[in-house]
Amino acid sequence: MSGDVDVEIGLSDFESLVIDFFCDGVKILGLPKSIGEIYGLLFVSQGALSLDDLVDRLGISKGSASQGLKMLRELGAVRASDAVEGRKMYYEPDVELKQLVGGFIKEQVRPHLASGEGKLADLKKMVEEMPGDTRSDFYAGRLERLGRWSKRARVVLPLLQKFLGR
Amino acid sequence: MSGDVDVEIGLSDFESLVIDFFCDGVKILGLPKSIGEIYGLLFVSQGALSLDDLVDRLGISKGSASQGLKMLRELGAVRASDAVEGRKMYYEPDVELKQLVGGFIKEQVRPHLASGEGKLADLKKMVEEMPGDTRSDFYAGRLERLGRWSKRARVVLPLLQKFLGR
DNA sequence: GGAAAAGTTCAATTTAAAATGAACAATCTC
DNA sequence: GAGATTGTTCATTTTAAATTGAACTTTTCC
Repeated sequence: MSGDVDVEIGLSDFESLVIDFFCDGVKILGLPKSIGEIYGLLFVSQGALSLDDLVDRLGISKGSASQGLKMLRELGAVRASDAVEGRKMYYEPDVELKQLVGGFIKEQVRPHLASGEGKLADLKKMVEEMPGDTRSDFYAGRLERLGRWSKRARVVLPLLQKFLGR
Repeated sequence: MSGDVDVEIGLSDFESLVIDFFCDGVKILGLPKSIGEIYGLLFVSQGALSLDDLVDRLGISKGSASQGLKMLRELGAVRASDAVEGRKMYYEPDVELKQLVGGFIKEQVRPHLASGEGKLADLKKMVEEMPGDTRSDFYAGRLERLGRWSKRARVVLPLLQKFLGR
């Protein structure tokens, strides 16, 4: 189709700075820079963008854009807009902090927390199965402490979400 | 001096697993693995360890151990024990979650937050100086939102610390 | 049906971050 | 104060992670 709206190419100073802002942000969270670029451009754009828009304006590869969008959708930070031309999809950011934090916690934090709790259980078994080891009391104390940390995290995360939502 | 206490070499299965646990933990926080190894070994050791102990038992370089200890001290996660032999220092972990979280927030989170606020201020100036740009209203709205996020973070962090401390 | 367009996947490459280790500075010991 | 011991620094190397781009699948449109 040739009814294309004029697509700006390159980024204005303002857009670049906003994108920069988000690149810094995602770096703290341990996410790749491209995630920050994509979300940043969507955030600063009035209207949904297609994958090709992201590729053209950010100067990144189609692969990066596709993978980045995938992760952002999984995080719930980006959703497909209802504007669809044929097969072409358009994407827009979710700009509610509550959703963003919730998605991050659900996708990035909870899985690690869960695997940590699994390891903790293994460790507790190991200590129980230690013969009359002089260190086992010390070890048990340490593991108890780790258990408390983990519990604390499980309590704090929902509170955090609640606090950030409104 | 040859009054050395016998130093175990290598790591027991139990110790390795605890260290693993912490390596995972620091990875979420975006800190290098060696930080997790060092803190993990200190955490699982009954009694302070010297830099050379860390090098020998973890099999890491002196440089890594030195840098890692430095960062851990800055984070307030490790402190010098009062047991000092001559020039040799011994280190022990701070095992209070409150301290650990507080140190991380102070050293890793707040600086980023501060620089983010600086960038936000720049962006606001840019929008104000935009001529009769049609997008300036949209931009102003977006920046307002970012400002609210930043404010929310400034409120939540102290609460988080309070909640984790007891 | 077939050419064009859109999107995904993944092996290969690039890039950024962390670890190394050798040189150095500081401190202790005799 | 000479030699040994402890710890730091930083240029180089290594390692892990992110990005690329080409091959491929799916869908659309005539």
